[in-house]
Amino acid sequence: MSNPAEILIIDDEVQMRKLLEITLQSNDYTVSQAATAKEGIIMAANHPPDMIILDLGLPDEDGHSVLQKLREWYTNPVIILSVQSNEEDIIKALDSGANDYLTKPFRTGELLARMRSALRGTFTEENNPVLNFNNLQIDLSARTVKKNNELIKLTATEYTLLATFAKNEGKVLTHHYLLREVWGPGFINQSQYLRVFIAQLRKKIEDDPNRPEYFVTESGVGYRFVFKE
Amino acid sequence: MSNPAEILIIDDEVQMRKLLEITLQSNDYTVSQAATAKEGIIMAANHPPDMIILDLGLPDEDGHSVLQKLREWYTNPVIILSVQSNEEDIIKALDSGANDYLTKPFRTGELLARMRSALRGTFTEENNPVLNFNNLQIDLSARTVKKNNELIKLTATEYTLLATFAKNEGKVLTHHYLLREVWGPGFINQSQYLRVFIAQLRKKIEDDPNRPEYFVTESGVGYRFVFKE
DNA sequence: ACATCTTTATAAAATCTTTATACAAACGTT
DNA sequence: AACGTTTGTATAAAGATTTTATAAAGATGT
Repeated sequence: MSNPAEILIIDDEVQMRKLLEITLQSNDYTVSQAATAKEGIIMAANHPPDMIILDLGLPDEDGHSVLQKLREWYTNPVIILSVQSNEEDIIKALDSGANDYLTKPFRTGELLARMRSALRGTFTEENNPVLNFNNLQIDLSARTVKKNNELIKLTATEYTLLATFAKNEGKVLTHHYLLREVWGPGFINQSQYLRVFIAQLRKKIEDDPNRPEYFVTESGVGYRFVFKE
Repeated sequence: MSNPAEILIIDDEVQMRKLLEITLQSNDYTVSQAATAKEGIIMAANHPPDMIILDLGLPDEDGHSVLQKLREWYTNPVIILSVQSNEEDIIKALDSGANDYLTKPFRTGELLARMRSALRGTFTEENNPVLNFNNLQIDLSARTVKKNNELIKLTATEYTLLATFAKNEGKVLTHHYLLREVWGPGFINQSQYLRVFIAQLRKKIEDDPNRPEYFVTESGVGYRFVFKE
């Protein structure tokens, strides 16, 4: 799985920006760049990235002040790069809300590892996957299902079955496959289970359970989960 | 305001443990100590601390292996201390789930700042001191709970359980997860504990304990903490 | 030693899964 | 088209599991 995280680099040195750009892009990050504090703050505000890498030594404004301004509203990780290695600067930056602090020159492998560590905690798409099907929302991390923003109460088995469908939207899932995924390999002949639970899901989720639109029967084969545009 | 965070130090050197103990205690942390990997893992499991400071060079077991074992269940921050400053070790530790990595000798001020930074993310501390759910207020730094502005007396376990719920509002928390977070990984099969303590929390917090609105049962799975707007 | 809290135990209630039955629709064969 | 066979739907009772309520026993801390 690729890493779609967007990183904003705020650094005045061209070579440093170029180095970071190449390093990050080759690790599947999407990179945007700013050369001044002013530009960086505007870019962050216009399109908040998943992480900011901030050079403390900018020409137009003190780095600590930039960090403080960002932290008034920006909640994703900020990693500081600085030529300063004195303790005072480090403490000040970390206490102003920086997630990490690396001194230049740094090792790119370490930077990448520290980035992964900082991103790990945040709620990027892969950490908090919500599946959306027009008026149906399935939050896999909260294990909840909403229809028209109303919570739908599903039993454990119903939820597992629905999640299996949602992860394979559009595909025909055979009886055998569904029984194996939801109940386990010893149940592949209990197609009656499937009928009962499909009926229950339809009752809870379909607008008109007698005219199913989400759970389509593929006669003799299995079922398919679809959603019209 | 004091800082009630509990820190577990795992380090074999007596002087280092002593130094950390004094430094942390004078910054209002509660400190517990282990001299070996084995002891440290047991202590963490019996009473999960808010943060673990782990020396990578333990006598009885490789530090990376200790980290990996901890990370199988331990979700709070782990900061690594090590004499090794080679990139390979740093990357390996960070990718195994460490939140930060400092090389010995380190500056205590920087360590403290990095600890604050790491604890900041796990909003158990002063930054998010009060969680509000309509008429329910949970003050994480004071460890107090108010309902309609009246203090509710909770035992240590009840409080930890409620705090775990409050930090994950809306999410279904499985029996295993709750037992691990509140009691420790050795208790994941004691679902009876959970039932008893859920009942106690309901008695103390719900308007009508027989018709729970905050603590919703997800039968066969776990519980969910909700509050309607 | 006392009060408080946690753990263990038990019966009753609630919920969920499985099984059973009746009927409808689809399919292939003649 | 008529027939029998397979596959699917609807419904609900039986069975199993999970959860609640309650309280006694055990542990802990002051």
